[in-house]
Amino acid sequence: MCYHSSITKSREELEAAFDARFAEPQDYQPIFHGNGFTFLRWPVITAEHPKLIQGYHWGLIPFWCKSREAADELRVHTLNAVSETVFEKPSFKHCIRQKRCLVLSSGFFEWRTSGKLKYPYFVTLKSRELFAMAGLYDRFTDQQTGEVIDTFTVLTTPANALMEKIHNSKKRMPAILKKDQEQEWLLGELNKTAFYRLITPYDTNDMQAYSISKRITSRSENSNVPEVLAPHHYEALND
DNA sequence: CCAGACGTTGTT
DNA sequence: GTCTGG
DNA sequence: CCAGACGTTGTT
DNA sequence: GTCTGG
Repeated sequence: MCYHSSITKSREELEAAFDARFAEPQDYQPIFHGNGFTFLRWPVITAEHPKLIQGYHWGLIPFWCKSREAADELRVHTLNAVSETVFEKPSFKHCIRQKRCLVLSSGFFEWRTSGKLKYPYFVTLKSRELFAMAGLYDRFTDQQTGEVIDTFTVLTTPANALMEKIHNSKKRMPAILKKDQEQEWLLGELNKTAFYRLITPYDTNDMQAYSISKRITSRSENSNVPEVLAPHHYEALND
């Protein structure tokens, strides 16, 4: 799963890493911690505009939603999409052919359960480079108000060995694309076989994770600050 | 996902 | 829009 | 036929 | 314990 993510590189670094330009450069600010349940705007690259980095709302709302109320109920549950079942799910199946996207990130957050307590971890590539998670996107129009909402979801795969160590998320992890597979995900003609050749658990040896403080879920202090990413040791954890 | 509320009456 | 359950 | 759902995670 | 809100 992946409900909390981070993207801390500069606008220039993102544009260089993905060979694309921000549609609205003035809107981009690094996000140290973003909570998907706030449906915040996040940098993505869509199949429709592969040379643009755009801000889409996390939590996919299918085009067929009949009302804003129905959309608000559904989007809570579509922050992630189980890759093994997306070809069958009404919320996602129509996106697979033409509405795949790259969800840009420099790291994401998971919780490890130990005893009765949960401890947050920050997960990155060992290289600390930017990466792209495989996503799907859609556009919803509220027929009452005319409001248009562009949204996306992050595909998940079974956990690799590193993610299994973080108890709370041992079963699932976001689908991270290898750098040389990003363009095929975005623009390829993908049948089921080709789709699942790209959507696999990322190589454990190229990832790292460390525990961080609980600032990330503080309600009294802003969690979107650099300090949220600082390593934090817990006596209760043996690492 | 986690944090925080979870209740009533009456009203600066 | 499309599928399932009654 | 129509009505209603449409989704994810975890269970140390 | 369980639900709501972010």
